Amino acid sequence: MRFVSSFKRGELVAEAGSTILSEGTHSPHLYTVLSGWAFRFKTLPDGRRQILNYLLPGDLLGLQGSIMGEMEHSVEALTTMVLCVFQRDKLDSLFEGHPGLGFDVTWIAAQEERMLDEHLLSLGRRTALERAAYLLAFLHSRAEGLGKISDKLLHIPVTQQHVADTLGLSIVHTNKTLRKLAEKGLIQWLDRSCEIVDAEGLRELADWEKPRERKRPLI
Amino acid sequence: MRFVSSFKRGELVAEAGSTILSEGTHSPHLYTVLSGWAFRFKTLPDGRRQILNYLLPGDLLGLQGSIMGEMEHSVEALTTMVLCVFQRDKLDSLFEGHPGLGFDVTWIAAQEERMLDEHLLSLGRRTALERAAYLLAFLHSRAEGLGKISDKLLHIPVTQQHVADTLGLSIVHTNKTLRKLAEKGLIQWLDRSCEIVDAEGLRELADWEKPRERKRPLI
DNA sequence: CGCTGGTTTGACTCAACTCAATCTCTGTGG
DNA sequence: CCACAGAGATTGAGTTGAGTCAAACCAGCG
Repeated sequence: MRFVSSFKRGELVAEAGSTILSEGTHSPHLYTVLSGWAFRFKTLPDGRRQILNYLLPGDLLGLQGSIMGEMEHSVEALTTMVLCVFQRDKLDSLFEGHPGLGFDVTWIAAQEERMLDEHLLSLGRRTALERAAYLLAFLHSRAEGLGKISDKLLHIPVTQQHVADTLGLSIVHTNKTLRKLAEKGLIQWLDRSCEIVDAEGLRELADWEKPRERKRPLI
Repeated sequence: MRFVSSFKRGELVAEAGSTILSEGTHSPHLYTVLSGWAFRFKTLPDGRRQILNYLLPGDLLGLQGSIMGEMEHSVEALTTMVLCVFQRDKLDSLFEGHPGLGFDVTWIAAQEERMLDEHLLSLGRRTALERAAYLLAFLHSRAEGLGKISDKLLHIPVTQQHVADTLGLSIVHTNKTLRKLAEKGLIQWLDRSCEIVDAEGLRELADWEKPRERKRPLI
């Protein structure tokens, strides 16, 4: 991890299930995920929830709040997490003093945009089964990119409610859809987590290609 | 518009309907929209298309390609457009030499991310009628932010096929949905364009709040 | 031992899709 | 000047994917 002397730094540990940032809030911080899983989401006034994306080690958290003042989404931890804390008001001085890091922040933002584009394609144009396959393949691919997998199977720490809120489906239908994936031998559902059995099979079903590995900047 | 001496510059005029960037392509350019409307989209191998977002004056186009090498989506013009052309390989030197501009690029990227978040919420959790209302209110709000509206009504230059591909619906159902909005007196459908009659009513129906106006950097 | 949160299942309903025609422009060639 | 072709918009009929409701199941835990 690079050292940025002009930043005040600290670490934050968040429990699974805890809310790290809330929509409508002005957080003075910007975070980098050091370990653990989380997700970003928005809710409609009547309570309908949509998960926007997942956060894994290396991801930035709270950039929007830093740039636009107010958070437009919330973030909740799926597992225990360790975060690296930055002062958000120092962001422009980072661009001044460390243009390379400024570029890296933009790189990460562009990366996030690419993921959101794929999620949109999925929500808009894939069937429920394809969507589920895509989501799990996507999460598998992200974890793989972090070297978290090695030879053993990946366990994704989500409930079916999380999957439903990501795919834009009801829990009941999500359950039936995941069951189909399990029957095809692609996944196995465990107690509040999903084991990826055949990532390649999921990708094929969703007609999705794993993105090429890119050098990820470490901030 | 700010002048950036270290960049080679030029202007590009694109016809309505022309493809400006293609998925899978390596474009040597990065653009800024000076005038006109366009949209970004992705397609599944079997042809299903999803529109990701719309581009209006002030938006960046091709940042992903600049940062990640290959375009992951395509861009097509809805009207005649004028674009300002930059050399993409100069991007990191921009961060070096003009940190303020580097920050602005990140600002624009964060803004785009915010819009995609809202689209995701819409696709995942809103009904067809709410989705259509949201989309039109959103486009109205964007045009309004550019001062394009004044006292007269806004005409959005899209076909029902575009709306369908944005909302993730079939054309037939999109047609029936737009008809309902017209019957409520919120819009009027014209020849390949939509006139916004009651933007506030659309926002209410979608339960969506217009984002606060933010100072937009001009690159 | 009885909660509670998460998962499963079945029955019924409804929103959205497909198929198939029709209609209306607009531009074009004879 | 008219006929025809093609793109976009409409409409109706029948089908189906996904939602709702409701009940049951299951494991961990105070």
